[in-house]
Amino acid sequence: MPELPDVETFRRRFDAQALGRTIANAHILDDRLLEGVTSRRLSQALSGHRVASTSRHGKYLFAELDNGASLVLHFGMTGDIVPLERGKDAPRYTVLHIIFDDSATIAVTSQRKLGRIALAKDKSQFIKGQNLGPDALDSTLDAEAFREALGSPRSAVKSALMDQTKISGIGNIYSDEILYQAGIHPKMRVGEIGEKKAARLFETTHQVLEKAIESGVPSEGFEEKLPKTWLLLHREKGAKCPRCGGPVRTIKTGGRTAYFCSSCQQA
DNA sequence: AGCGATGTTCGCCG
DNA sequence: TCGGCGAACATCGC
Repeated sequence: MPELPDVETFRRRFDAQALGRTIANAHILDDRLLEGVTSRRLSQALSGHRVASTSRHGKYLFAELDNGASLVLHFGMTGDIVPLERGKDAPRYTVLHIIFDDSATIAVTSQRKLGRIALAKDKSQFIKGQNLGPDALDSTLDAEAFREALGSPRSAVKSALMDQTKISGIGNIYSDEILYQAGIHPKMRVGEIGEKKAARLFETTHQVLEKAIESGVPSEGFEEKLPKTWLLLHREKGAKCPRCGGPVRTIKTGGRTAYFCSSCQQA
């Protein structure tokens, strides 16, 4: 699940549980996700420090500590943030268990172990180092800057949207949703998007990502909160397009399966 | 039992 | 040089 809206939900969950609290200790249960830091050093860096703030850039979640360093979390395809009461066992697939000095704990889970856990001395330095483009909801981006950021006119718009070095935070699910809502075919070239379409793409990106956040994806019951006209809950073979009733089709692009409606989304 | 999966990265090819 | 593709990574669920 973890694309921008999901990670934003995780951030809020993390925030509610951790903000202002001091970490008593941190258990690393699987060190395969660690990048550039040893289990011992991470545990040491976290323990005794207060969580001063949380933030998000694209699909990355940062928890900044009172010493300026940040715990960096990336969730791969299957990560989650699970708040727990003290004394409760961490759930299955927990890779990092953070215990605060009062009552709360947080489990970071990763079922398929494709995520990453890192420690950044400097958040913006880390973002630069990862070559990440601006966050998809970056308030300083306008429609023109957004299209500019998508880069080469020759690339397929879906691939461009999913390229984290261009715009950060959009993955397979939400690129499909955005293009569906904007009426743009996934393989349309960036260069073929006129000014009007570009404006629509930009606005739709905001609408879709913000609505998904507002619906609390991927928390319990989010499906009922999403608009019925979304493609998201119809990503299966034989599904009907919620807008025209036609068949939802799939194509392969960028190594991923794109779901789309060939009559609502013209090439 | 095999295949595909919400992500990222790398090597290959045109 | 760029973009697209397939594989690899690790693991699980259908």
